[in-house]
Amino acid sequence: MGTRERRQRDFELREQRFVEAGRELIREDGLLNLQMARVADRCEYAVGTLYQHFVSKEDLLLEIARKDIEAHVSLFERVARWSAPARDRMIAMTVADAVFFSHNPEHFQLIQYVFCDVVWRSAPAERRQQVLATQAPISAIAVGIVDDGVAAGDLDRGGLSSWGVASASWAQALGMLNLLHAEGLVEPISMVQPYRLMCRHMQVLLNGFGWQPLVDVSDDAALDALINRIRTEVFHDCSAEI
Amino acid sequence: MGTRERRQRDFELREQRFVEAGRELIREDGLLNLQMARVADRCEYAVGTLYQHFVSKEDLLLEIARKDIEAHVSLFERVARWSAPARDRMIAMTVADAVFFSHNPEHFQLIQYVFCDVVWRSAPAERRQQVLATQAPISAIAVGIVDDGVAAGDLDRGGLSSWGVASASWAQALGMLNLLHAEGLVEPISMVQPYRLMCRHMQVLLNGFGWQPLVDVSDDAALDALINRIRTEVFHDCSAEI
DNA sequence: CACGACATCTGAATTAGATTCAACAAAAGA
DNA sequence: TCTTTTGTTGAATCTAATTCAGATGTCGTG
Repeated sequence: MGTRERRQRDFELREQRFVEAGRELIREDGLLNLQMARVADRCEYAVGTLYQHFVSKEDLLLEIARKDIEAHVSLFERVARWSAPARDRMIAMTVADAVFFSHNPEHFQLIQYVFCDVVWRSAPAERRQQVLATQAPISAIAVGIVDDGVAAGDLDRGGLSSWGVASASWAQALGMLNLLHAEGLVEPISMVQPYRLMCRHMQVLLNGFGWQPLVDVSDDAALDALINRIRTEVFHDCSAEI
Repeated sequence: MGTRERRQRDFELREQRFVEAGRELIREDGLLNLQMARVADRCEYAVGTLYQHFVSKEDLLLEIARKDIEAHVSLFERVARWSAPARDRMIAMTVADAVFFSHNPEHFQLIQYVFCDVVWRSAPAERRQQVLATQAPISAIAVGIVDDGVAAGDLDRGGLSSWGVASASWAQALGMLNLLHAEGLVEPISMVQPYRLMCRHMQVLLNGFGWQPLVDVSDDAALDALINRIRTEVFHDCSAEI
């Protein structure tokens, strides 16, 4: 009597369908114009059914974001598995961001929106917890890379925890993404190859930590070579320019 | 016949009153619960009158944020006027953030919200322009400090524009603020003295740029001494712990 | 001072869209 | 087949932003 199981499976399938439809509608009409009724319509279900899955619009948005984050995390996991010096893997984290965000232009906007205090707090605690759990590997991976650097004798944390070091890199990337996406804050001209600039800044930061071997950040060719190597070795199947 | 002028003055006064009331209500009930009707009520005007000043809720929010930004910018202007080595002024920018955000806990939340694409785009273009104009000095000041560092022979931009260097610092600070305010992303324990950590990270970054004289970032006492000197010399009248 | 023209203010009515829930339908069990 | 349980529906409700027709005030003029 696998009835219960089948039901459960159908339910989950439908949920995925809703999430997918939500994502489509965001792509088509923008996050601003997303309406619960339209999501239900597109899936040929009544609004009430949609509300069986998500207690509110914020709940749905968080779930859409969570799925995106899963994909994002999977890129970081490639980096974690990449056998290369820790310092290079740290740069590869930045390249992962670049690959991910150029693939999903809407994602940043969504992430930015759902992590706003106002929106975040109006989502149910359980979903928030799930999002955080989905995110968790990111900081674990970053901390792991820092630990590897220390273990290899390339990095001296100088009294800081590994998290302290990792947080600086995370902040650097996150902040740059914010600047990039803030329309009008920055003249577009200054931002040719923004993701390349992110990588360069990351090299500067790692140099600042004294992470060996130090890199000549003004050597454009070396940076491009590293980025290309990462794209080939780690993200060969994710087409994306930087 | 200064009637027209008096009218104009009254109008502006009332606008300020609305902005003030909005800010009060956000402090009392949170951004989430801000209602246009309440803002009008508190000022003893009808809703329609409020809409004479602001074409939408987003318009009002942007104006509240803009006022906050003005105050924030004035802190940066103190830094710009401070006669100290450029490198110290760069750290003072971070301290300015610390002073500002510990004074105005709600401010970050508001800024974060209004700069979300979704909200930003639904505000009228003119107000957006005003916000950007109010912000503009921040990047001008940062770029100026970088230029000073270069002029003093302490910094080699290595082929990057001054903006390129300044953007890294801005991103570092902005990213850290984002991490800090993202509830649950980071265990609170790791974040004792978060603004102190921000300053330290900034020193690491500046070291990475080879900004002379290099600083021993593991020297806690030196960092505290610098922060205290900045608080005394630049922000003596802004009480705030870091 | 009275009057009309014009500006400003008012808040009830409108609107948009999220959310609910009473009624209906399908499936399971007896 | 009838009953109960479970799931689905979409019209009705609700909230809060926004509008706008009318009320009120101000000014200049005869």
